[in-house]
Amino acid sequence: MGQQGDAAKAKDTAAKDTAAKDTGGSKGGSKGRTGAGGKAPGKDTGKDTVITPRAEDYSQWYLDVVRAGELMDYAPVRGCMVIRPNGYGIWEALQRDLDRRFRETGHENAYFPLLIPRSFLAKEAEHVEGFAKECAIVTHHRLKTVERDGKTTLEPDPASRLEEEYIIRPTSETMIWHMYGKWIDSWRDLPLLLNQWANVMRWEMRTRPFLRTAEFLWQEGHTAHATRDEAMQETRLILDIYRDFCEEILAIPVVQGVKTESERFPGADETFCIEAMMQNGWALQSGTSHFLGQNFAKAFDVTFQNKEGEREHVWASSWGVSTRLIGGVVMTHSDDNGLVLPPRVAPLPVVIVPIYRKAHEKEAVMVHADKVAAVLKDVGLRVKIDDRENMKPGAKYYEWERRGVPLRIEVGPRDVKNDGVMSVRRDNRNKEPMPLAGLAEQVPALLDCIQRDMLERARAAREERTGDVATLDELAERLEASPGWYRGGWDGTPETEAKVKEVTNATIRLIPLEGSEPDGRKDLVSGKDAKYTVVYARAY
RNA sequence: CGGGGUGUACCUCAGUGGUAGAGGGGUAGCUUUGGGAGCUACCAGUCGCGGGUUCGAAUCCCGCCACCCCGACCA
Repeated sequence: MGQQGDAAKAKDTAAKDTAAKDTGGSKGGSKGRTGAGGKAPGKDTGKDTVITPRAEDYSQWYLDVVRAGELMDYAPVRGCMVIRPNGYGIWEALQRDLDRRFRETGHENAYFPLLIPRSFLAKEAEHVEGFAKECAIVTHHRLKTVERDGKTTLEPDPASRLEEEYIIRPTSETMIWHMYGKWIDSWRDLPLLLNQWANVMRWEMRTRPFLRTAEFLWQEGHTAHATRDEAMQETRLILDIYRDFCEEILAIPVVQGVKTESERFPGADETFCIEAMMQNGWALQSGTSHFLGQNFAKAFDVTFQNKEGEREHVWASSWGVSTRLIGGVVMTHSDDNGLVLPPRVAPLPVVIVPIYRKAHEKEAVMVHADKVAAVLKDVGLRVKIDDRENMKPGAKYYEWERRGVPLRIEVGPRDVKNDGVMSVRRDNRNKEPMPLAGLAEQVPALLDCIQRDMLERARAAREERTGDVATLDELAERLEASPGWYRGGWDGTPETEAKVKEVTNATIRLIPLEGSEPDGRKDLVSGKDAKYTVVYARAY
């Protein structure tokens, strides 16, 4: 009941699980462990969630890891989650770094309203098509209490019905282009390079923590330019920023490419993307950068006067990454013991666990631990000493592992005597002693090493699951035997693209920026000469 | 929207018509502390909601609701 909360109780009736009964009989407790099978996970502290091994059930593993790592909890609102401090800390770290990159390339932050007049969304034909089905709508601005069956409830006050409803933004192009129309008049007003950090809402049919939630956090950049080339350059610049960011900060290797028309953002002329491979071989679209052409400028009639005194429609880009990246981090690096975070986005990169038996040991150990913490804080690291009295060290190890802390430092009587510490890496569990004297250099170096190793490990895992196929049958077989990314020929028609999807459930993830030459390949379906080499894979 | 499931304590669940349970958790105390500590006591539930059947319903019947998982659609 964690998540059904009050809404459920509001009214109605009830009874027994009719539906459950009808279909019943089927394997009662076959799974027999937490959450598997179909029991709705509720709120828990994360302290006692059993983590299903990846090999047993990958998507259950993912759900277990995000909860055991205390990244999120289910909210009492359909498809929505609470991002807990350990998860929000990742978002903040990621935000800090990306924001710096945006500023360094000339962008500024701004904020636009959550609510968008309904008519705005209708102005760009493809855009409406793309988003209309998943919008939440605000229809009233006031509630009133009413008596119903002897109970007092709240209902929208009919008198407060809005003349024009508002849409809760699924993305802000329309609002932003409305405003750009007011701000852009001359070539001197261009380029206009804005970004906003915001929440958006898309009423998705099926949600998954971080990967797809009804409400999510993201940044959306919206730029306006005088020429096509400039707008395209901007689109590509951002794509490079996204790639570098994912690889350097999240330790997620990505491939850059272009989406096919069927996967293109509604309203874009071209959608560029970065795709990452998760440990189960599926692809995760991790960021998109759209070349919008003049579509929104035309829909909102945004023109400028060029140096020759003529009026032209402006050229545009938009781009974004979301809290989905957190799901990508989890699925790329974590293991059967729980979360594994790259040091650069870990809310807590280092935890110190003191170990002692007697009172006099405790005193010496705590003094030592404080010394260690001071050294690390001095070099700019966030550190925590886990001085909880009621837990034994083993229990603390267990907990910090599940929370993904990259480096654990153990400090016990032996370490006091040796004037050193024991360090234990989360990513590979390597344990090594370190002298106190060298900590200021060794710990940051070790964290960098972990960061690099995680990226390389992820890259190696991706390469291992990447291959080439020549026919549809071969693709289907290979995907069945070993889910992954398969390069193959595509003749460029929507028909063969759709056929592949129908047969294999895999889609064209992208036409890679590098290596999309047909190279003599044939289309998997039609057998005609390929126009491109593309990457086929199952995707989230 | 199709298919499959689940709603009982903070969590995971057991409970086929007769006093509401277990394990974990939390609180307090004592003993512990180099990989999930032990003992004692305590805390904790309108059994998702509304009806019905019955002397009696968590349990049987009817009607709902919510959530989770798998698809289709999307970041």
